[in-house]
Amino acid sequence: MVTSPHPTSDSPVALSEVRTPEPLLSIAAVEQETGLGKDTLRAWERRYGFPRPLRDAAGDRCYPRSLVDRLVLVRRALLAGQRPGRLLALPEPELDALLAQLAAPPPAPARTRGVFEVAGGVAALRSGGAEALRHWLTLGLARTGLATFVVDGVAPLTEAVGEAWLAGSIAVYEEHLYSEAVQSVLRSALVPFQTGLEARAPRLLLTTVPGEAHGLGLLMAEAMLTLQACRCLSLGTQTPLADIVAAAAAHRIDVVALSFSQGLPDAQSLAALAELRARLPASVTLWAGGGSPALRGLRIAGVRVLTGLVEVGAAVTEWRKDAGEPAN
Amino acid sequence: MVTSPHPTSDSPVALSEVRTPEPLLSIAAVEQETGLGKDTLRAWERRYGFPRPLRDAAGDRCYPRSLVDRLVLVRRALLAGQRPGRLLALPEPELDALLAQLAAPPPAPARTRGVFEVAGGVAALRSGGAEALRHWLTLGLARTGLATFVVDGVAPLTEAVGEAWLAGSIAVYEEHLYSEAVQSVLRSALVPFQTGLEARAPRLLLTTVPGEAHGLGLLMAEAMLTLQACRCLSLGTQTPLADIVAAAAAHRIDVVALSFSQGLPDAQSLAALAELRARLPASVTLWAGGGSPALRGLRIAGVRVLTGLVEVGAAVTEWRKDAGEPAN
DNA sequence: TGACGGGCTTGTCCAGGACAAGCAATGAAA
DNA sequence: TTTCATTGCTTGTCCTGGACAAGCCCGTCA
Repeated sequence: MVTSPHPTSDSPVALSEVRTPEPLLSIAAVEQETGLGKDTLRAWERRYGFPRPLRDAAGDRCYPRSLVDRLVLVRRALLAGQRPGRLLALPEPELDALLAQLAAPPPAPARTRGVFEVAGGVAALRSGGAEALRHWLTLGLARTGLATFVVDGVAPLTEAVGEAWLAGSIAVYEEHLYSEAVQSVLRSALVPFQTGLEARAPRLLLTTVPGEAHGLGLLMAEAMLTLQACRCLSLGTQTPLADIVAAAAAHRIDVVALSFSQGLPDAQSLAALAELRARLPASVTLWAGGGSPALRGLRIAGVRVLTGLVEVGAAVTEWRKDAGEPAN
Repeated sequence: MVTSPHPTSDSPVALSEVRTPEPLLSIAAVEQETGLGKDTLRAWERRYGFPRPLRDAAGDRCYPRSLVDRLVLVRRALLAGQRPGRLLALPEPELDALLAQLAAPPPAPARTRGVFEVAGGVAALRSGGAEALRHWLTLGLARTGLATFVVDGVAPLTEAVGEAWLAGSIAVYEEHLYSEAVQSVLRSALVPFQTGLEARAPRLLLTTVPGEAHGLGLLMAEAMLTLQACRCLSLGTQTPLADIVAAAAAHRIDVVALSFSQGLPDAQSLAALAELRARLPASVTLWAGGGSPALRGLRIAGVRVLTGLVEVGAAVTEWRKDAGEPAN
């Protein structure tokens, strides 16, 4: 708490220097902002000499903002397939050059799905912001109906937005904006259906496991399921496994549906899925969907993998058929 | 990958033993499910001998499910004001007795705010689940209008739900359910206002800092602001600071509004607030609201603390007055 | 061409130590 | 007796340096 020597008040120091003494972040803050674990950050520093943060009086690491910004780019490069050894061993100037190149937005490939021009959605997001995007979404919904809107509009657009972020042509905040807009439109569209379901409609519980923060897939699934006259109980993202089990019991759930995005480490997805399967009674069906590579070709007894949103319809039909006979 | 000796297929082993070999969680999984950091878990084990997990072949900690469940209760006891030294030094039987007592739901205190009987909302959540709660909310909204609904209905109910969770009378999944129901109702209520705003309406950006996962406060604020004819850009929760700054610049934001819940450590809230203030141009106003104790009596130049949702109206009025004269 | 195996890469875990901020309990002053 | 300051303990988080297993790369062999 020792104050550093105070500049005399009459010295002509630039205001910006006085007011922003280059904010320094602790390693915990860097972990939160970059998504890179503390252990990983320390291991990189030990092995590659990058990142090399400052140290405070207590010897703790202090990351300048500029370094954190570069780390964000490094993380994106890794997610895009680069390997740490190649990237981080580079001398800093070359690394910076590579990252700068990465930050330059290459044009996104055009893509069309049915009547939807996905590029139009991305363009609306980038130029007009939230309102233009909401308008684009609302129009699409009105034009094609909910099911087609979700399958051919929202789903590919979500994928395109994710790719655009990876490619650097979209800022993180624009992805947040996108998520909010989709939630606004989809949730409103679902309200009319959320009442007056018949008593023997299948009861589904939708959520994601701890660590999986992406919830749009869940919302899309909820839309498809609601159209199939299912009773959906959505818990949002990151429900602890114990609570998924508790909720399934308390609400006499028939099917627990989980969403796994690409970001989640495969081992984590599989462990969670296996444990849930073990802890849920056999009478509860388990569905897993989403873009996670861990699901591709997965065969766990009692877990059904949904390879796409369109498969939801078939799955519900099958479940109804199966449940028709052995139901007590 | 060495397989353990396989039991002969004819041995009469109980099915439950074969199918559920007591799932074991890694320390990382425990961190995610309990919210207790890896370092904290190891320090407790070293100092108090609790929790004492198993070890796998590699010497890594393996937490049985039962232990994780107890850790969740411990965490709740800590949040309720208990001190680790007292709690964890106890021999296990006593600890379990104390935790069991904690898990017993004491009756929640009744509370009324205006025409709202908050207890009714909690009761709807506990007995009827999502549908009953949604019904309760929809009725309230229709009866009193959006502003009163938010201030006297949703806000105190959210607080009550949080307290009920702390007291153990509500499960985590019920809190998730509550959050979903409120989002559904509030987001739908906002849709009609999200278009056709005049050009000189103040532009606000709403979000939370990394680490702050609670978004209901944000949604309530958005409702109040929308009623004040403000143009709200909500980014959802946990936007990296760099992206808040970028979004503010890109959308010519007038006011950045942040929500801080009770859970967030004070130091983290203050650091984030200070850094944001330093990085945003002076022309952008910064508002901070929410239940965090860190905000009580806080005085940072250029940061306005909103002590409650009702203060939003006054803040907007003042901002309009201030902006009227020096605006260019 | 395609399958296999050795070796390197890399994220995550471990132990044990250190420290600073916060809380509690003591003692001094009003 | 009450109030305030000081001291000492508590406790979360950070440190270093080492270890290891899963996964990827690449060369070899069929």
